[in-house]
Amino acid sequence: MIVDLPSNTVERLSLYRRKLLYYYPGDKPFIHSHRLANLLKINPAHVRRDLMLIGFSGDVHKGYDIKKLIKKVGEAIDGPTYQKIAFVGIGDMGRAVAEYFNSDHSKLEIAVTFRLREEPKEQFPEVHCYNISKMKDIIKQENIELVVLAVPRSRAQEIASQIIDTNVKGILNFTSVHIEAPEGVYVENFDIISRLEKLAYFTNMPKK
Amino acid sequence: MIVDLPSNTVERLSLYRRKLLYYYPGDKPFIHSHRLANLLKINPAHVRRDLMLIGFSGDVHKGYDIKKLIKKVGEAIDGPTYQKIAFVGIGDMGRAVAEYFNSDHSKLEIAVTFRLREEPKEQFPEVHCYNISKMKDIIKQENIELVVLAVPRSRAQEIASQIIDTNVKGILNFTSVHIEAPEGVYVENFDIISRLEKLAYFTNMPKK
DNA sequence: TAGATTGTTAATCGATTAACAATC
DNA sequence: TAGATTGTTAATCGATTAACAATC
Repeated sequence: MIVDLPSNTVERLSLYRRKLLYYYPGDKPFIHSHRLANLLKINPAHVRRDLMLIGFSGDVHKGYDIKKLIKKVGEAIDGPTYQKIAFVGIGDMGRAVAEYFNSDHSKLEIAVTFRLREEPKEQFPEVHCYNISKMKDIIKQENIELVVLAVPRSRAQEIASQIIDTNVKGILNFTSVHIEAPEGVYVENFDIISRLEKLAYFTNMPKK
Repeated sequence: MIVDLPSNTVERLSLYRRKLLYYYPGDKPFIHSHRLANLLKINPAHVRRDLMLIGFSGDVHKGYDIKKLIKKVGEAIDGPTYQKIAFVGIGDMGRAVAEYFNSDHSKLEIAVTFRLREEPKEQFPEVHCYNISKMKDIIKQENIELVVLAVPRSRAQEIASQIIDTNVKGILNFTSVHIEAPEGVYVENFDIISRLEKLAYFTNMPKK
């Protein structure tokens, strides 16, 4: 791992790797900065700068060796050991947000949901599903370190406390409840309500 | 609506309003900038600056009038008419991400999911649920303008095209597929995979 | 070689925060 | 009044992008 990379660089490195994994299955073995930048709709200088920060060099003519780059990104941002992730209540995210929007506070309204499958009881392949009452025990048993939390706000506080009370190290928080976490637990917040309000704001802007 | 507010300011205004709606139900009618800043874990100057941008004034002694502030935020960021939102495939978000992580590309593994209800067939109160095959027609019929898209990447492209082919004005994109949108359709991307990788990176950093 | 790309520094841009006069 | 807060400008900070020498 390379310490002290800027937060946005880490995020982009993850994107570079994924693009390359998906878009180059045995294809050309090299890629230029402008091509990679183009795939991500960012500036080529950005790509070069990010790769410089992780000490990865390309060939002036051929560009960057894709396989080596994928490997190098892993060495830069992946941790030394496997980490398990739990998803808590993602299915309830829409419901949680609906609680807010379908009130008279907002000019937005969640009117419809669509679902890909008829039988939502079907589970993920290779992923177990448990009732939330077993969450705390299983997080501990299974040594889960990262949690994606998306539950209605009425239950968020209580469930977050239970999570904090395990050995979890990071929480991606989709609820709009503030999570008070002890030293050593990283919380990243994504507030879907404010994002939707922001999105709506820009759809309402007069065309430039 | 106030035109040309910075994107981050719009997002924060949305957060101010929600905090005040939830935390001040008939309580004190005024709030100081440092108190509001504290609720959101931001800098008081930020609050004052944002409110200055929407032309909202407080009282030097009492602070800001909460009811008036909530109203003013609405005038600044809410659009002139109601806009409907559709959620597409949120229930499948975990599955979509699992596809990626539970492979050998990553050192992360989605090991467990938890679910709040036994009977996930239960629908949102007041929100209809349809099969995705009816999506395009219903988006048009119901005049839905905003879509939250969270489907497995294998279907993302095809479904996104269908959405673009309606009168939708904004998409909050949880898939990691790039959506090519025509002029006038705002796409905001949230890549959960790169966020999780970033989160993991920081959990693996040596303690400062 | 000529032309194109990398690696890296410096400039630019935008967002956050510090500072403080004005106010009551 | 004295002390605290607002409103606003200027300084700071960090991230993005432009520029270009070095390279092959």
